[in-house]
Amino acid sequence: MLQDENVKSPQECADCPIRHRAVCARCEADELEALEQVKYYRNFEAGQTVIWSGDTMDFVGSVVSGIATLTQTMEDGRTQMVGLLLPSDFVGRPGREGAAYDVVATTDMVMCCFRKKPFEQLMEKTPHIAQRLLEMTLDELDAAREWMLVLGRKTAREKIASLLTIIARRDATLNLRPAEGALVFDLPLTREAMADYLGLTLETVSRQISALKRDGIIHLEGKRHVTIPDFSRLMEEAGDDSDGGMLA
Amino acid sequence: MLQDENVKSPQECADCPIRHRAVCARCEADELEALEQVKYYRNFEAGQTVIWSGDTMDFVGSVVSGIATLTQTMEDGRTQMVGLLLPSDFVGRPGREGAAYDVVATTDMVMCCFRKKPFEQLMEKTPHIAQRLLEMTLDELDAAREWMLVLGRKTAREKIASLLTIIARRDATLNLRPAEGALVFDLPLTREAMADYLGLTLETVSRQISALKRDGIIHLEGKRHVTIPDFSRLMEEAGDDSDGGMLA
DNA sequence: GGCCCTCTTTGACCCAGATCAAGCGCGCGA
DNA sequence: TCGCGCGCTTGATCTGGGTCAAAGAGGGCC
Repeated sequence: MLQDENVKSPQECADCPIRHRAVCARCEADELEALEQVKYYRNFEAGQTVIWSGDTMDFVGSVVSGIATLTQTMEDGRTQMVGLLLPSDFVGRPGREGAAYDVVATTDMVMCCFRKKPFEQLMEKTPHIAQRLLEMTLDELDAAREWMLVLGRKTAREKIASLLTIIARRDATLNLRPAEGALVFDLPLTREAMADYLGLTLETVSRQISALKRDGIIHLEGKRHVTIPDFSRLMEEAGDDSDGGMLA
Repeated sequence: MLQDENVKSPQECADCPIRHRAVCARCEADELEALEQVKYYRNFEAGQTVIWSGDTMDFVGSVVSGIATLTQTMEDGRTQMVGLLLPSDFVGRPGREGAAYDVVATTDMVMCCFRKKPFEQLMEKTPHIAQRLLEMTLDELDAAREWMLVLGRKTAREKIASLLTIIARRDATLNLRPAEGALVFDLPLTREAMADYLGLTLETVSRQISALKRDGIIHLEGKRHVTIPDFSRLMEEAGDDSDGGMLA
């Protein structure tokens, strides 16, 4: 397995692409200064494991670019993805020793890491960090609960449509485009990873994607490049409330 | 439908049964004082709805006694429970207008409510509250993610065993008994509510409970009174990691 | 250019859990 | 005391998605 390389920051916080969305979003200049003291960047390659569940973590941090997944595995190998980490998402839990889940980079990824101890101390003194972290955690809790509905009650077709909906929305927000009408994006996940997210098998994922394609809900170029001609039709397929579908 | 009655506090915070576990757990005497200014108690009867999803909430609060559920419903009626609120659990989200889920009391229940606006202001000034809320939210996020594994990957039998495990543990902590060896408790949920939690039908819940009974994993007196002769056997059935199974 | 490896698609068949349908039993109100 | 209703159990049957199997489709490396 390749060793990741700790590289010096290629940039200042000031022109960081996730400056206004990550844990540091509310920080003032002096608070950022303090964070910079304990921060460093790490690069991961697609497929590389960031942390194994149970390992002790000596850092927390934010995804700067790329995508990672949070997964849980049972002894017999059944696995369930419990989170999808996109740029600005936070990794790790202040106040906890070990990692609770496996974190794996699914694309090349850059993380902005903070040494855990000093970060925790900083949090005590800097309400702006704790406030933002609370806000982000509440959002993640909402996302997790929405996902519980998907896992518990939706059909395979609805599950796929729900996942596409989420990826399309996140992609749109990231690129500051409205999530409506026609959308184009690349799937950041393999069929197997989608299956792990959705509580399905990869065969079922493949079949349902083919079905959605056949029905004209989506178009595919290659395996990964998706075009959604009509986003509201996709949302109907997802069984979501048929409102405007605005994002948080 | 019966109207709930707003009653004056039957007790001081000082001798509140959830004093050391709720949002107020870390508060000093003077901070408690401030909280008391904006707090009031509400009683709910079994079956009564606390809030409907989408309703505007003018309060947040803690469950003092009794049990409530958090559920999400699709237009066609499919419902998924996304949270089980036991004593000391927090209801509502600071900074959000409307409720995101239906909250229903499944037993008679007492809530300690805080008027939302003043509570939010208090949170700004009182890091102890925000800190504790962050901690509780992180715990809930962990619980939600553990539940995602249950919903996505476990069999019906494992799901039932998992639910019993959780209820038994929570009951044990609440009553300050260790979760090991033989355990006795009452199910706080109907078969239908269990089905909604587990992403199953009530028939399947009933059948699997009968099966666990037949196999001697559990004993039943009446429909609700459960005895677990050997907790570790139940945990095996749940497919959980077979460690000591300590609680958070 | 050819080979191999990983990701994906598609087909055939099977089974866990859903659905449909009876019936039981306990508690409550008349 | 009766009977009604709700929560629960159990049986019979159906089906969506899992399992097993085979083969296409890139893409990178020699």
